[in-house]
Amino acid sequence: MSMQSLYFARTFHFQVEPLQVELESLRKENQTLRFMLETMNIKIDSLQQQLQECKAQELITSLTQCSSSHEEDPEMNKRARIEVNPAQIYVRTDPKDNSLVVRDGYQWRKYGQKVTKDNPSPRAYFRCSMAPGCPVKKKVQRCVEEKSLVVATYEGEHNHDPCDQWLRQSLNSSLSPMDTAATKTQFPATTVPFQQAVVPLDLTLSSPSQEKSRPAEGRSTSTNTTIEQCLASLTNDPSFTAALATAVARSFTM
DNA sequence: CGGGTTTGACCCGCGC
DNA sequence: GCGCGGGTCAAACCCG
Repeated sequence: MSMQSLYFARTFHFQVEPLQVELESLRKENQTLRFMLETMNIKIDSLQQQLQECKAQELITSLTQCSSSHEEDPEMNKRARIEVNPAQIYVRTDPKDNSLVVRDGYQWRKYGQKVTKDNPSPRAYFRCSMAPGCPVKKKVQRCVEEKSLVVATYEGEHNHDPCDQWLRQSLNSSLSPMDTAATKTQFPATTVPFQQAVVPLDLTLSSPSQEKSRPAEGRSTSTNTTIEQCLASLTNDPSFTAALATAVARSFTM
């Protein structure tokens, strides 16, 4: 090896290696920022969905209050009372979507449809088809007052567990209800039962298991204010905005 | 071809 | 007994 080549080798060693190290650290930083960006996108989806569910819940509350205010009038009571029984869930869907599909973690087989007297929207009848001999049935019908609301009434108890994929998705509750239709379960992107509407905001990139171990109580009431506080603190933080902008710009060039 | 959906027919309970 | 309305059946159809 000549003196010249030795010189180049040493130059390479002293100049390129630090650059490689820096490149590696930048790569890692980039990876972290991209992950944060993805997480934030997911959270935004969840928040939008939660907002929709809150509006639907408000509507149901007002309907229930309306029905109880008519209790002194027996005739009115007979016609207008709205039963809110535990086997009923209200689901907000796209009013233009006539599918009458409710995602609840089970697989259903439709066996009938009927137009009822008190509601122009047809009522669909489903039987659970996830396990042979499962006695559970459900009726699904659009709410008369609010076309975007679907009422699902359940009868009986399942003799099996919900499908695995649904369970995984439910446990990983930070994710929005996705339509990765790997199974034939009814999971459109626009609907979610109220039981699942509470989505914790967590920007700490915690794992689902950590999330699961947190106490569930009081989450729904405090979530809204927490969300606002988090959003405000994030948007008011210039360094965060700059980092986010950089991350977005980098993601475009990669 | 198997499984799901559609839809008209049928069954059954209830009120008159 | 009759009519009405909700629930179910099952043949035809559709779709992957």
